[in-house]
Amino acid sequence: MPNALVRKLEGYAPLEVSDRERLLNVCEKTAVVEADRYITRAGDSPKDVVVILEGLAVRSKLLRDGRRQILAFLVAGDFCDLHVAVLDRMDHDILAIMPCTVARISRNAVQEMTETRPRLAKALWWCTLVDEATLREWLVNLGQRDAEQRIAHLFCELQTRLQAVELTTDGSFGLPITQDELGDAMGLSAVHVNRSLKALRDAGLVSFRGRTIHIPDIERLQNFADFDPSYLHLRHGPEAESPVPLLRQA
Amino acid sequence: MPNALVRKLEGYAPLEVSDRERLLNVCEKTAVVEADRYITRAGDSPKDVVVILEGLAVRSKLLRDGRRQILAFLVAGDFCDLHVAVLDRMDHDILAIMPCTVARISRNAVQEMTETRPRLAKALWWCTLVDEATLREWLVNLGQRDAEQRIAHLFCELQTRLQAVELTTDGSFGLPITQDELGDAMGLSAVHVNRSLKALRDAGLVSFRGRTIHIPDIERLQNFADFDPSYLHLRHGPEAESPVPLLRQA
DNA sequence: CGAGGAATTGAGAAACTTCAACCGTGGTGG
DNA sequence: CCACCACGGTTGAAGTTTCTCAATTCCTCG
Repeated sequence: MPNALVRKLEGYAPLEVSDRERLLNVCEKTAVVEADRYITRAGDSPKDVVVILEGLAVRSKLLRDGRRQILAFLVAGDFCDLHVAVLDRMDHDILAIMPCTVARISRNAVQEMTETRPRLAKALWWCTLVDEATLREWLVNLGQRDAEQRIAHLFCELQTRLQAVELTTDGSFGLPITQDELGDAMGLSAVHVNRSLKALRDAGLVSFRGRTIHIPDIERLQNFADFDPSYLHLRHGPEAESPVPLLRQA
Repeated sequence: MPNALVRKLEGYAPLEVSDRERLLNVCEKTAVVEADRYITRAGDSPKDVVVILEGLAVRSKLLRDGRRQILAFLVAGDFCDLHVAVLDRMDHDILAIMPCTVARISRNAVQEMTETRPRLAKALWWCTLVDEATLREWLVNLGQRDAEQRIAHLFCELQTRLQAVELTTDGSFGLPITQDELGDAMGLSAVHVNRSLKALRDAGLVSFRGRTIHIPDIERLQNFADFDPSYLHLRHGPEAESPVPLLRQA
């Protein structure tokens, strides 16, 4: 199975064969983190850069009173902390939601790659900037959209990102999270998440089989959620780069 | 008047004299952007990197239905788009809220600075990462806090950031924005912003004189808002007892 | 089969929005 | 110099969204 990181980076720009080999080489030594284990904690000063090769993790921040906000879902191919090389310490946690296969890349290796391989350097920059753009889009999501649109938007994002690393089949992908976790990501209570999911289901916008999500008509869901994939800056438009029609219905 | 960018970067790590001179040099050619004018538009591929030297601007994203989310307030010393060098085009707008003095630094100059001046390079990285950390904190803010805490948290952040560039006097700083704009930043309606401000005022947590904000007891407000300045990664704790050479006026 | 976690549902309360009216102020033109 | 206008702030009232609490069902796993 080809490496998710390679697939992701090639979704941004073509790599040279030697770049690809270097990446595979650097991802060779892997480890597995069990579900519900922290990959990194706030306050850590991680020595290595961690990449998720398989599984699902979240970036999250805990408040003093115990509430938490999930800031991002990390899927295969995603870096946990590419940046923190520069800052002193992590200001948030990385938590495995399901068992994750991760590779730890030493900072030296990262530095060597970025200094000697301009394409790779650019691709890594891309990752950082897409992470930031995604954060902005989440802010729009929490600030401006109601619960149903919010969740729909997340599903659109995940569908697009997982498709980029070839982890979707048809309009389906696995998302083994609880409604509680979904609530922590969307700034909603679990109960309200539940009701909103029901509404989305009843509207025929999404369906669930076990813990996999099926989107019967992606364009319709994107339209409902006002989802515009351009913030993910993928090279191949996910598919429909047609100008999307306006607004949503009830 | 010493350059806000220099002050800000020195809030992260000490610079060498020649670094400071280079920065001042590169900020020499300034321009003024009037209030309510865009500095950059979504879709642009700006050639230069823009720094705000004076004034107030916002990073914002417009939805198709006309609503908008303000993603960040940009104050003196802040970069508008340090990053976008790498990506193809802006995915959001930068809008001057009050008249802004800006410097446009060519990408070449940025590149030259980062390649030949490690301290400067690190300081610029720092800016990018703090921007990202701030975005994360905003996400927590919108996702987890109610209106009053949310606004209080923003005031704490601005107080801290403005203090870092010596733009506060006592617990006061100017913030010439409308309640409507504040609502767009906080994901709230202008009416609710108004009521929340009233509540904060009645609680004695903040007061307003014209368009300047006064925080009588910063620690109390921080406590109310659950504000922890560490995400801003300032070198000296925001509390001002550090040995900073004080050189400034109004 | 039983236990525990997760999903679902109902009901009442709280937070927030919308609409609409009104106030205050600063700027402009007569 | 004043009348008026426009815009932003303020307030009330009613409606909607979301939350909390609590009970119940469903599912998975041991």
